[in-house]
Amino acid sequence: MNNKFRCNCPITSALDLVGDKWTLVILKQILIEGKQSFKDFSESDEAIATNILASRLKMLEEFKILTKDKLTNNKKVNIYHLTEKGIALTPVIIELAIWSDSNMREFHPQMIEGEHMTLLKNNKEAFVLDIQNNYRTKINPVLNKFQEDI
Amino acid sequence: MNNKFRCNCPITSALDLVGDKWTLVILKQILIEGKQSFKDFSESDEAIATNILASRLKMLEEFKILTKDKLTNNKKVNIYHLTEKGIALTPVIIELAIWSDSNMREFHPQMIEGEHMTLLKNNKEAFVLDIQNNYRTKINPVLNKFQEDI
DNA sequence: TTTATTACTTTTGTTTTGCAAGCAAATATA
DNA sequence: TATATTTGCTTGCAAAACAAAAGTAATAAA
Repeated sequence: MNNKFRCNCPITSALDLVGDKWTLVILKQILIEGKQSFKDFSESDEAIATNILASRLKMLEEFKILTKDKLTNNKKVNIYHLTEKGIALTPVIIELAIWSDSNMREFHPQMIEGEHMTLLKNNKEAFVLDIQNNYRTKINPVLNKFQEDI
Repeated sequence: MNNKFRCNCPITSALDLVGDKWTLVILKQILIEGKQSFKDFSESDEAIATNILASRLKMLEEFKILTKDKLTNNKKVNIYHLTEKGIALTPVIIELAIWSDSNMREFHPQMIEGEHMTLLKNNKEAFVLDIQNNYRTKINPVLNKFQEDI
């Protein structure tokens, strides 16, 4: 955690934390795909290796971007939740999606066509707030709901 | 350039290109700090190694995010310019700046205080357009202006 | 015409990543 | 209750990426 920062530029400093192939992918999985547990992440399309996953989750916890919680009636599964710091990265993730959709199809034709993309591009701000509120209202009940289900 | 993409998710695919410590730093230097030549980049605060710089510039050229130009009366200096694909990454870069400014000061107190930050946060869209138009109007004259200067 | 600058490439470590396997604790199943 | 499976990791090792330094070739400046 020490000496993590190259210089005093905010942009560069953000990249000192999330500037790698995996960190924002994990956050996307939590925020958009509803993944929560170590197993969820390790079974993703992107197929992250478990050692890298473990090290990223640890780093994200240290920087308070997410928390590791346990359910009261399950001592096995760890549930990873975004903090507000983590939720605040939503605009970055959405802008990456928009950029890809408009600029990379040329090099990656199989990339999925988001039906919501046009809508998204015309209502960025609203879309971001929607995802964020959705996530927030989802994670509080989750602890209770999960407990009922099991 | 082949097999660069892990899966068909636009977010993950964007990170396959720009998901590393250096790529977005270089684009920031071009877009915001007015850097243009190999030397400009290599002399930055971030102190990128020249071999990595060369490989990133090559990759960015291959994916048409920037172009490498020469001035008519200088065969030595290469000028790197963003294409529209590159300029379209401005929102990503700005969102990273905003996120850092609001969420990382706790871990990196020396990070510079942008005077424009409050303004920026209240006028994201306008700020982004401003940076982009500024850059566009700047690079066309640059080829002529540079030539006059030398 | 000598010296300096620019844009790299090459070389030599070091660090990070990726893959496979292993392992312990908790839980589910027979 | 005994055994199998699941979950969340860790470990070991090879491969790739990165970093620091030095070297090179072309051009430009003095």
